[in-house]
Amino acid sequence: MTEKKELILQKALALFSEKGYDNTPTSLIAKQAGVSEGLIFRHFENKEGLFKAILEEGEKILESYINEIITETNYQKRIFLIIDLVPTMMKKERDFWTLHFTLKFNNSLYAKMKYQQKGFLLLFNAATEALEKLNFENSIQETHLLWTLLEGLTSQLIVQQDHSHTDLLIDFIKNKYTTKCI
Amino acid sequence: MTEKKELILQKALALFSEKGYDNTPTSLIAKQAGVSEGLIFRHFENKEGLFKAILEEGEKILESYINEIITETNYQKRIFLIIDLVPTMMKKERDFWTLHFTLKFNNSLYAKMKYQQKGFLLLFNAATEALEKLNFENSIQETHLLWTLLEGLTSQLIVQQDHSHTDLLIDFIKNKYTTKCI
DNA sequence: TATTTTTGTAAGTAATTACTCACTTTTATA
DNA sequence: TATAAAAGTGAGTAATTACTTACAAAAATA
Repeated sequence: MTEKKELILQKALALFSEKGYDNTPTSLIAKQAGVSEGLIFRHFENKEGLFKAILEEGEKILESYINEIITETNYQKRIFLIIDLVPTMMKKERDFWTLHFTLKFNNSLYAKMKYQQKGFLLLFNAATEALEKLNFENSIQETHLLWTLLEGLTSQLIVQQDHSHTDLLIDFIKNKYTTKCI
Repeated sequence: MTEKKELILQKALALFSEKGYDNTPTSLIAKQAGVSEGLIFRHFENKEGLFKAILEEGEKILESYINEIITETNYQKRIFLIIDLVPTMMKKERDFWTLHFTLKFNNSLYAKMKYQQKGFLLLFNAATEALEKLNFENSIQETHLLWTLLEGLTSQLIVQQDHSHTDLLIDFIKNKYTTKCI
């Protein structure tokens, strides 16, 4: 991977997550990366190819997070890791996580790339197992609830710049999953 | 309001919610509405004007829902009405609600229109009041939690076409807010 | 009825877009 | 060192876009 190729990927990720895929011209990506526009197409064939390359990089990072979670055998800790996944990703991989989330609402783009949700299925099952072992009744339904909560949390963290309110909320949620009263 | 103007609004709303604002050319709106493209600009001045007109219509409907909720004096019923707001809007005003939600992630568009959140503030306070009266500890934090849940629910309902799983989840949530164990 | 206003159209236009191509420079390899 | 391959450029191009304008039909009003 050359330096310029890396720069294209970086700037494209930032722009796609900030302005959206459709609203980001390749000319702007090239400008911000300090390269000629043609180089984008030399390296990634077309705009969609650049987009896919970005997602593939992000998915690797996401997979490592997921692996860490599902191999955690202390079920209480595992649930906490799952709850922390969203704020952690939003702190360390904000652009990718934002892109990953908003992508869901872009039908044409989402359909094109058969986005692999294998990792999330593993995570879901790991959560269900943990909640069951922690003696939660109706663990599947509880996992759905937790998922919904984390999806809402992601949405809020994308829009808000100030995380202080959501940090409080995360502690509040964790506390509920400790007292087994969610 | 002429028949053709109404048609433009209808088709534009459907297209904006399905494909997104940026991904919907005015030429396509005109084609689907069966009018000349110029008519859009005669009636709404520009594309953004059309967009604003659509949102204003939707907000009126939303306001009536909110009014119904905040005037409900039975606090248990009020909470149920709030929980039902999302699935109700997704059934009856799907396109508007989808647009309203996904709009949050389009910075440039969202900033342009200083979207009035006065209604939602009223709703939030009404929810806090209800939870407090229903003897929930830390009612503000609980309202934040409920908000996050409803935001996640919206996100899921937009993506999923099948509502059966979320219908179950809504009952599950209602039950939790009945037994006071959320 | 005569006239003004509103509604509507069709054919433009300038700007932007993703992408190409002919070419040069750099790097790797024989 | 000679040669091939890869990296990089910059000026194009065809298509699409939001929007304009000159004009016609319909509706409202005097």
